[in-house]
Amino acid sequence: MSVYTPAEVVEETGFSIDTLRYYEKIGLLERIDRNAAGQRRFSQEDVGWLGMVRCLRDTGMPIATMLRFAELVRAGDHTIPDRIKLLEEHDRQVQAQIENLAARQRYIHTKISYYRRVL
Amino acid sequence: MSVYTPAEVVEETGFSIDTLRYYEKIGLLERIDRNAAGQRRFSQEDVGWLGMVRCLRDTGMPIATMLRFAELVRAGDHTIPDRIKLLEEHDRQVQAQIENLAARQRYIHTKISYYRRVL
DNA sequence: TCTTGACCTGGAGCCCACTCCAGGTGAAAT
DNA sequence: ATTTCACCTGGAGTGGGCTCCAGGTCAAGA
Repeated sequence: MSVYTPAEVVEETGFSIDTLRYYEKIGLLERIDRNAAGQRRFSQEDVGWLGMVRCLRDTGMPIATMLRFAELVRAGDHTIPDRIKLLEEHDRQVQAQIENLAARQRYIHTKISYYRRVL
Repeated sequence: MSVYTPAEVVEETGFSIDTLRYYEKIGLLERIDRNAAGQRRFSQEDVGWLGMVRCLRDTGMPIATMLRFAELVRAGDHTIPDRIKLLEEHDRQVQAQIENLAARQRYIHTKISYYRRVL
């Protein structure tokens, strides 16, 4: 059972310690275990969940939606169909983002070419 | 010389009128012409520039950077090499965004598959 | 002519997602 | 033993990018 100090989790996940505390405060992270001195000791599971959070956050999912997902996860296995639905919906949004970015990028390329031609 | 009312520009560009006013206030839009009553009348050029702004904004360029680009445009043709540099740098960031999203999307797909398997 | 509606200004307010701070405790290294 | 350092809490503050509001002016259709 590996256990991580806050500093290790910061290193591992790229979230700042303030962000980790914030995520715990709002319930995106379930109450993290404490040692005798009251300092956080993250479990392997916590770190794994933070990997998921990182993925969702970096693909633009709002915290409110991540919170809904977190609640589904906590509610147990019977919510797996709902989790799939939520992730599929998110996947569509990510796909749309990618396509949108690609289209905008073509516009940027056109603009750059234009600038090159008028030089 | 076509001229657009605020409502037409909202329709055309998808920016809200408040956003248009805000962009003018901060200098992302050059002072827009007014009619006798003081109401904005946007030129074809303004609308074209807003198309560029839309593209840059939707690809995540911060307003501060758009402002630098706007200043280059205003400064005249001798800034074209600098504009190319700025757009190329932005293009790299857009490319990185796309690649990052694609990688995260693969993670999401993995997760969905996993959930499907445990069902 | 009247009314409705588009538009104006300056400035305050809002939302999101953190980020920072003060004041304090415990642990670890010298 | 002492110093340094990681960490704690509650709560205030920040930054980006709008968005809304009050109070007012013109304009265009019925």
